[in-house]
Amino acid sequence: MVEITRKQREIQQRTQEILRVAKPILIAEGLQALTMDRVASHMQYAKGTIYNHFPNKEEIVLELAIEAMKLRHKLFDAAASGDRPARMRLMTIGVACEFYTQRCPEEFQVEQWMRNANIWDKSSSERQVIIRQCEAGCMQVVARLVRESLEQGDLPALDHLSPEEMVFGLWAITFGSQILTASSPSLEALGVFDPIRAIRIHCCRLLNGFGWQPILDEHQYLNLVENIAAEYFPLFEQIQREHR
Amino acid sequence: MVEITRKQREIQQRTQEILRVAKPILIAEGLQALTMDRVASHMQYAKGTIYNHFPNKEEIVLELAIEAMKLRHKLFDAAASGDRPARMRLMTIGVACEFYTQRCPEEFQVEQWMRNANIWDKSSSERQVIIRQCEAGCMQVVARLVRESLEQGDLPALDHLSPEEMVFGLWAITFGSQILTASSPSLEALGVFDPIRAIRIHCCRLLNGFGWQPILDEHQYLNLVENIAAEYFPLFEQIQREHR
Amino acid sequence: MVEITRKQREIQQRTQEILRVAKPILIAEGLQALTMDRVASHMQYAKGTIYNHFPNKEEIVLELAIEAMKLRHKLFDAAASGDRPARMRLMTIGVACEFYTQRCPEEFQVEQWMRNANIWDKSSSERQVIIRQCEAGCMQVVARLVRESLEQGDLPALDHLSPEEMVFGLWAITFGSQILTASSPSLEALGVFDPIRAIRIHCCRLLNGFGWQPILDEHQYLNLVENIAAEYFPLFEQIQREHR
Amino acid sequence: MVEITRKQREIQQRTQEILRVAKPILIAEGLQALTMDRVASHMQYAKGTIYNHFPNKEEIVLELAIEAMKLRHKLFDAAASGDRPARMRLMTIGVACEFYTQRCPEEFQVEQWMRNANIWDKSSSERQVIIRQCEAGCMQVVARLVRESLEQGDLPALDHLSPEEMVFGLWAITFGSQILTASSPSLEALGVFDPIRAIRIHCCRLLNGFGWQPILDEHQYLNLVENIAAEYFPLFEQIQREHR
DNA sequence: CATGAATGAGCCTTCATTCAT
DNA sequence: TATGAATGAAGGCTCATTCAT
Repeated sequence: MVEITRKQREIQQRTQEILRVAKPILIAEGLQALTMDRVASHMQYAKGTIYNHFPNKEEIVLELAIEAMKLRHKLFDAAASGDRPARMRLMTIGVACEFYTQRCPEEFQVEQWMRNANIWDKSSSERQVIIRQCEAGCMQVVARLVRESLEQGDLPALDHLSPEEMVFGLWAITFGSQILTASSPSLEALGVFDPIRAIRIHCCRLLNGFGWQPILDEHQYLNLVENIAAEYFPLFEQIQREHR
Repeated sequence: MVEITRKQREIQQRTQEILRVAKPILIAEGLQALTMDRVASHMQYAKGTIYNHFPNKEEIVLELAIEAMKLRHKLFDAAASGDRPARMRLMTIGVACEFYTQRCPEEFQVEQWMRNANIWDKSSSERQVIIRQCEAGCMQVVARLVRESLEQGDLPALDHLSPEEMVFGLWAITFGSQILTASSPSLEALGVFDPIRAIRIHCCRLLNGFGWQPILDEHQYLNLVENIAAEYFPLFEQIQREHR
Repeated sequence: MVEITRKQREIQQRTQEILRVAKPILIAEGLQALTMDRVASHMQYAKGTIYNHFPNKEEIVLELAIEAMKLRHKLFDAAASGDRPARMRLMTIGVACEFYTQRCPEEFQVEQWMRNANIWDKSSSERQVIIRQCEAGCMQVVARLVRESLEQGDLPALDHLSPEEMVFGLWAITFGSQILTASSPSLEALGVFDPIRAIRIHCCRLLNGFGWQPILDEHQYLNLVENIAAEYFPLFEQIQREHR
Repeated sequence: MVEITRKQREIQQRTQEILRVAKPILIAEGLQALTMDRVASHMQYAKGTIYNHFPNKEEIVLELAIEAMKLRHKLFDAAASGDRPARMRLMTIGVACEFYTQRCPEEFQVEQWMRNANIWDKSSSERQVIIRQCEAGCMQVVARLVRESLEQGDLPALDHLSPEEMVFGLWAITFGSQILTASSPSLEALGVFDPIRAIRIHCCRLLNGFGWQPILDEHQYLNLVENIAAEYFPLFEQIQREHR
């Protein structure tokens, strides 16, 4: 029993080491550069051994994505906790998204790689299920806030929209802005000078547009976001550190 | 003179044929599957000939993207024209985005591939410049509407936001939702049943949140969008047909 | 008649232009880099036109070599002329060799390329014959000096050696040292600090060894070579300039 | 331990096999014909396997050159040994050079290829260092004889020449004559009927010119060389055989 | 289980030469 | 005669995956 447990631990450690080696390669040079040969050459084990842990390199990417999404989930949970009004907690989740993109750029990028069709095609359905669960988990953290606000009357009834569809809009604007920022080489040349502040303002206007109480004007909102960031970034940093 | 013109036309036709062959491969199987060998084997010309037209496959992708963005630009121009209130025309652009994503899925996907870092790295700067010009062109079509509304008082002054940053938010939510729809295999499992309608509603709420006149309630808005779609889709289809 | 002559002149000019373009490519980047495409792109004519002048690129190299060897021949002729003792004139030819290697490095390198088996295989026998004639011409300039010295008693009879074989030794030591200097990256590391002076000394010793009058000690010889160089380099430079 | 040793031996054997296959291709058809594809097709292994042994074909050539130069070194060592007068031993090295060129024509030719700039450019510096060491080793065998003769008074002091520069002259005349013989298709047409004997005589005259004792006249010298050849060729042949 | 050599299809690219215009 | 697009064989190299040890 003890013997087996030790072996299992060793296996897990090796798996972790593979991920640790693969991540910077993926981040810095992309999927094409992520080669089993290269991963093996950066560690004490041989290529064949890696195949004992992951049947192909796509699964490595997916596993990295799972870890990334778990971190995102933890940040969302922390942001959504507490007794503050739901809209405040929602704003905190927005701050968590900003934290994730800015301070966990590797995890953020790994999430993008995960969306690559090739990876999705070649990987096993087990890990795909886990990914979807993570995604659903994050979705539910936010959707619960929407539901809570609806029940408490902070948010007027949504006629044609499920709470998840309400979240979808927020997800889309956050996610879309981050992709555009990452992949449009010269937003500034297009006239977009501060995309982060711009998206904050849009979120404020959007929630106001839904009549989500408390209604905040732009100025109040931006200040509030700054305060939340100042308060929660240390907590997020701790979560990031604990996440290996 | 005539002689030269004929030759040039032939060359252009061949270039078009290469693009015509490359597009479905890229769409259906991705960048990795887009091989000079495969392109050549699908046409009557040899691999070397393709290299006389495009120095590498990345340039093919970029050229496809240029064509795609030109189509988008034409749709935007058509949507932004006319004497209707700016907000109506803006909604028409939203409808054009929907048309583009739904009815020109290949062009839409090509635009995504274009954002791939590898392609950007390996291609010539001439084509990159053209891409950026197209992007800026589309941006300006919408930004002009924002400016017009600000001048005419339909849209209250934006304190901390340039018109382009205003557009950026709309771009982000539209683009983000389309990416998520394309790459999240089971939005439905997450509780998002009608992402298109959801984004329509969010856009409505967002514009309302900005106080953009005429303020519309969800119901009115959805009806209006349907009407615009019914009216403009035929025009868009014609533009699409003319775009070769 | 006039018409034909004009055309012929044009053709010759084009041939010269091809050579002019090809030479620096061959020199700087080697045989592999010498491409018909590259040659064509550096001039106003198309690839096909070049094929009207040279059936393949090897012939271009051979033609360049012919020009190079003609220059060498001219230098040898100039060096071997005059009323001075044969051994002085022979030394002048040695100085001409030094001039050729140092001041006509391109021609010297072209001669090396010519010795490449591939080129020899692919080129026409007409040009090969010309090359051999040039080679024989240079050989004869020197061999005549040997014969003259033998007749005049400056050089004791060579029992087992034809005059050409006598020249062969000088050719070998000169040529060999130049090849070694060009291709041994670090003669200095091997203890060879001044290969040129070293070969001068060897030639002196060799001629002395043959009893070629006037016998010179090293010091005299080196001074004499310096004087000859000072006197003849201007003449050689003029020949070089006139050689197009 | 045994396990590892066996595997290593197998790998070495395969490396040797690659070299064995590559050598005749290089010899018979030149560098351009030496293709990884061709090497692979001549053996039981796949192209990829060859790349596991040599990162590119240039390294194969360099490795062949290393082997060739090691053989040359061994011959030189054998030729320089014994109690005979230094000048005799130097003559024996000359005979070793003749043996090498005549009886090891492949090794000799490989050494020429090694001097090709392309190969030098693309290969790893580790192998380049080894080459240089071999070169320096051969140089030193001869330079030691020069130093010994200077010390013992057989060879008068060299005023302006280091011992290595003395060797350089011999190297140049030997090497140069061999290159010319190999690359000038018709020495005979030039009047050079017996280049080997010619170079022997030049070496004799050259050493005499330096006053290297014992001074030998041509006739004696040629006889002596014949005797040395008769005596040492069997030894050289044995060394050649042992050199795999 | 770990190893890592072997595989071999496949990729991108080059280029000497041809030939229709 | 000039042109230059087309050709297509060939080259160098990569890498995911297998499998005997």
